[in-house]
Amino acid sequence: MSSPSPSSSLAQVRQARLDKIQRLREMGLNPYPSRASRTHFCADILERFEEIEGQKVTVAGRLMSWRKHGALSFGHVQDQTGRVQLYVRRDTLLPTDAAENRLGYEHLNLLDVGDIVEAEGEVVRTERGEISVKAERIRLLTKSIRPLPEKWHGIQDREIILRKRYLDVTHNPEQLKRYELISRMVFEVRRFLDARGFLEFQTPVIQPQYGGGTARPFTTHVNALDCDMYLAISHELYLKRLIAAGFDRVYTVGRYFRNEGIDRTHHPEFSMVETMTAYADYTFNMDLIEELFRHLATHVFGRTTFNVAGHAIDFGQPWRRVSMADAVLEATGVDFRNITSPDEANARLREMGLTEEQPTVGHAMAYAFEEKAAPGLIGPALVYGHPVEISPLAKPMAEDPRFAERFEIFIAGMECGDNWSEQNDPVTLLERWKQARDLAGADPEEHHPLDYDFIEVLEHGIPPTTGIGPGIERMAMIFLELENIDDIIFFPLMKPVVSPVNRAIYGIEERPGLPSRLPAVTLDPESFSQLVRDDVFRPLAKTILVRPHLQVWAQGAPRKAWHATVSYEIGGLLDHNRLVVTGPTLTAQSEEEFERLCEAATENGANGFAETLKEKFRGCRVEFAPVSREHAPRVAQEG
RNA sequence: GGGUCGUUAGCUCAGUUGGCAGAGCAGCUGACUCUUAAUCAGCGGGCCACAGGUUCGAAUCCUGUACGACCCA
Repeated sequence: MSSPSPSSSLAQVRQARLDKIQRLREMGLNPYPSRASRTHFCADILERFEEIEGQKVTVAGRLMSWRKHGALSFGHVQDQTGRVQLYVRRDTLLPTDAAENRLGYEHLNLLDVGDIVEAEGEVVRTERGEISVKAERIRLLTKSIRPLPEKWHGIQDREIILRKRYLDVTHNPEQLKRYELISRMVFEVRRFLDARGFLEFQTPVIQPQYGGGTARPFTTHVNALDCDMYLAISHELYLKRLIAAGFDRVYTVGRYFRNEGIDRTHHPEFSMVETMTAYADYTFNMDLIEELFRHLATHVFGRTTFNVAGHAIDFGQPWRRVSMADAVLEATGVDFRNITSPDEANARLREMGLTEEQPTVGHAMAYAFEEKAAPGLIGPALVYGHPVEISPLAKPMAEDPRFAERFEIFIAGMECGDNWSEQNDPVTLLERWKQARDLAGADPEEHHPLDYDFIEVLEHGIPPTTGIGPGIERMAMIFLELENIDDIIFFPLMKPVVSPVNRAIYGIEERPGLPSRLPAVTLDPESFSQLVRDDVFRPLAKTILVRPHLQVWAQGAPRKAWHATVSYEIGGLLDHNRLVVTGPTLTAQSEEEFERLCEAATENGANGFAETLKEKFRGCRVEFAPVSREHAPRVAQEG
């Protein structure tokens, strides 16, 4: 066998390591065994050194460094708890043994930094004073064939950190610790609620209506039911159904999906713990949320004061509780409780320098609060008693029905949660819902569709109920003192990419990409064929992909007519634009006829110019993608 | 949505006025019995993000595109 060529592009480094695997196999060793026999974690050995010095232990983990020094070698093994040094001597390491998958000293060059290894030996302190495992046996557990990032600087490129978090975390144990804390935080949320008699439930992520909040949903299609559905924007309405069923304290640690912007504090997919408590009002939740934060601070993070956006926030003290009217009075000197007309309220706003006209006294007070009082609430503070005009889903207060049984959490001037006594009067709720829909039109950020099934639940009756929904990531950002949600979410959402290096290594063929938001160049089939014959197009890839597309704009009822337009998207000829070739418009009187026409049009139409493509570009494959179909949005189902 | 910036070897980064593409780590070969960013000697490794343009000549200047970061709303 020829020695590996001395070179080091990634592909060549990888090949050198694959060659080592080959040599291991020839020696009868398994580069990917399944059995490991760790007895101690690294941190145990370091922390309990006095106790276990001289004992024989087995550690296992990733080999993070390797320093060969003639008949003596040193390295570090890293596991979930930390790193411990391996101290290896030629004269005391047992020789290679295939049955034990063991490597002797002369074969240690088959190991690489990054491999997963196991070492058995005595716990000692080296002459230089480092606590180490003096290895008698070294076993390879997993051969790594990709090099780790630079050992001193690690990964600096933010994009690679986010895309390959596992590499960043491998290099930075403090990052590993951070994600461990987030995991422990969720565990403690469960323990906290469990201790208070709450039961955890799984609620559906795929929902037929996107109720329980106002946000743009992700849409999906359930094939088995042939039905469009939505990913949960909230789990609230299902928790209330559980209350209707007779459970009095329920919660879910749920996944929430909102098809909206991504920024420092927002991510399309996130988690919340959402509770629902029967036979309690919003004051119960004011206590609950305060205790929850205090519990997490002390039990997970071991302290009560945290630096949030430059402010020292102490969760150990009782939180300030202030009515919104009092908060505004304090900040502006105006008591909106004494104001009776919108005109007067707007006059007061103008005196404060707030010029946006407000429709009601309640709106005016909320506006003044948001602009003048909220930024000063360093807190943590609980602001209660919102105007009913802006609280359609909350119950009005019995003692003053102008204000709702509702509170918001403020930490360092930021709103961190919204909670209320749930409106359980089905008639009132249905009215409010319809009003909101009429006001907002079709914007899902302003209202959500009517969920008659849920109204029916309320008609059967649910007890007085109240819930909280603190966000997992938001809480983690506060407790970990981080301002970027990407530092909390281990796998942030990013556009998929394939690096040129991986393309080469794995032999991934460059597929004609069809990103839909590129501007389109549209041609009729005759012009297109002519341009192909005139050598206007040059293929950019080995495959030219033809993707037939059906835009269905009428389907059956109410007029018993079927209409669709056919088009063909051609991938692999244009780089910065989509290339679209138009097709026929189909009209049919029955579903069977329509399906027949669709089939014929997508095949025959494509073949018309496909023949030209095949003739002209003989070196390329002309492939057909499955037909995609788009239905025009259904109009006015209701009313 | 707006602005600013980035993209050079697997990783971290240089690259002057537009003139042969550079280093460290990692890799390969060898030496070395207490190293820990080991050291020493030697050897390799590049679609300078992509596509155009200007130019005798472009990593460098111009335009566009992609991906990303930061700031603002």
